[in-house]
Amino acid sequence: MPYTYEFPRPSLTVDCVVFGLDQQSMQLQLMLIERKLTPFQGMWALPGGFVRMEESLEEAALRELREETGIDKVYLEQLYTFGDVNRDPRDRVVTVAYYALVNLWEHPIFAATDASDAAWFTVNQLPPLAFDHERLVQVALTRLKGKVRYEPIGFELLPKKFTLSQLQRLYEIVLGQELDKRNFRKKILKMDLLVQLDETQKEVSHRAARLYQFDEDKYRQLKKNGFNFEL
Amino acid sequence: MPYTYEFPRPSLTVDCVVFGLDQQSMQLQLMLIERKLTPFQGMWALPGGFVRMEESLEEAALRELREETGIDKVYLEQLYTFGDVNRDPRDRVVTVAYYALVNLWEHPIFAATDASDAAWFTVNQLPPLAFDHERLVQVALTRLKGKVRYEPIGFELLPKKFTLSQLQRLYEIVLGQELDKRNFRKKILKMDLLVQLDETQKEVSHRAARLYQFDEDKYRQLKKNGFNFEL
DNA sequence: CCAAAAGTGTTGGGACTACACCCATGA
DNA sequence: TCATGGGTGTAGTCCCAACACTTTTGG
Repeated sequence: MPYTYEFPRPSLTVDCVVFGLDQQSMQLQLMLIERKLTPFQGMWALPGGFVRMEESLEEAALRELREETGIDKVYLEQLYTFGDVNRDPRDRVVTVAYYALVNLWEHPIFAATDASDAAWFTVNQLPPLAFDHERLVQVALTRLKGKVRYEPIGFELLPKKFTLSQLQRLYEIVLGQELDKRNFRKKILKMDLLVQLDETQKEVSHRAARLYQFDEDKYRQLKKNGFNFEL
Repeated sequence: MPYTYEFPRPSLTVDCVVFGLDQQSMQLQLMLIERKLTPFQGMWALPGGFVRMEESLEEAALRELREETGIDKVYLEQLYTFGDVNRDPRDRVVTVAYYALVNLWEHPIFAATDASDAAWFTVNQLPPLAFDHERLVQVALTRLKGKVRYEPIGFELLPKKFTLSQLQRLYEIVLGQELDKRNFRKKILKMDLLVQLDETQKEVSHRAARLYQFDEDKYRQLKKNGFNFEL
């Protein structure tokens, strides 16, 4: 082994910024874990942990998510790698951050998990966080805002069948601005990526809305031919 | 030190995908280093190396660039972190990739550097690369193509004073499509981010073009007020 | 019948595309 | 005077923003 491989090595972790959308309040939620160990014992932190030698970074992120929150099949994407020298007070720790989008309708809050120390928080009412995790959350929010406009990832936060109003509210929340109902509908329907279902909403005390589904196959097809999703 | 900090640690490196624009051919160029050590001895690779305990990731990338290529003040941005288990045949090595944009007019090829094993290659005539560096280059190209449309980073590849034709050719090269001269000029000038200088091109055997400069301050100003650069 | 959200079209203005010719300069 | 790129305007089309009322349903 040449000399170069013998440099001292920083620790390597993954952290996950997990977003969900609350059905009642239609507010963005963030999954946090209460720390049991020092440093920052008792504080809230992002789910995450050390990368093992035999797993890729993405595998590590998925494993930590499963172990710490019970969350299993979600949209997961690498966000950014944070490596400032003093981000951990005790040792040099570099963390590869991922962000995940969870459908809270089909994975209800506190789904089968033994992690009783995991909880959802509204993103603009977060407790103080351990390490530089507030920064990771900020970066993730910025990325989400940017990406949601030109990739159809918003659907990951909704149930498979959703109403146009739900979709619109999602965009309003993530982008932080109101949208015109008629223009929104025209634009999104013209893309021809939503299939209208023969079902309607149930158990609402007003006119029931039509349900739609996102057509992923069609999107992949169109994308290949140079189509760009853009809201 | 708790148990968790004692996990075995992957090695951590940074690699830099350095793009430049050749003045003559107006072609995208990539900076490569010939490897002196195993593995992949004698092959070409991206400049990069191990992250030291006392430097941040970005500092490591800048240091490696300086040491291996003599390149100093450049646009540098984190690209992606590659951590597949077997990307290095001998050990687990995770690399944080950065990409850099270099102004080849003011940093001419082979500027003051002792790295005689560094060279520029045209991006679509690259030699076989060590490790998974071909993949890193692909990812960087995709990112550059995407980013150049909605952030004014293309200017990093040009001299401070440039002609509109140079700017247009740059976009044509990066985006891989021809653009209409009149429409391009209208659009870019309407943004009001270029200041027209009282100078013209020199030493050309045809009508000399006006020179322009990108107004960074104005861009920052406009961006704060919600303006979006978009070509 | 009331409350609450669903659903639906038109119009004016601005932006984008496509397109062709004259100009200035140096060789 | 020729070759080379520099520089300019218009017309048609499409997209976008702004805007208000009727419909359906359950309570």
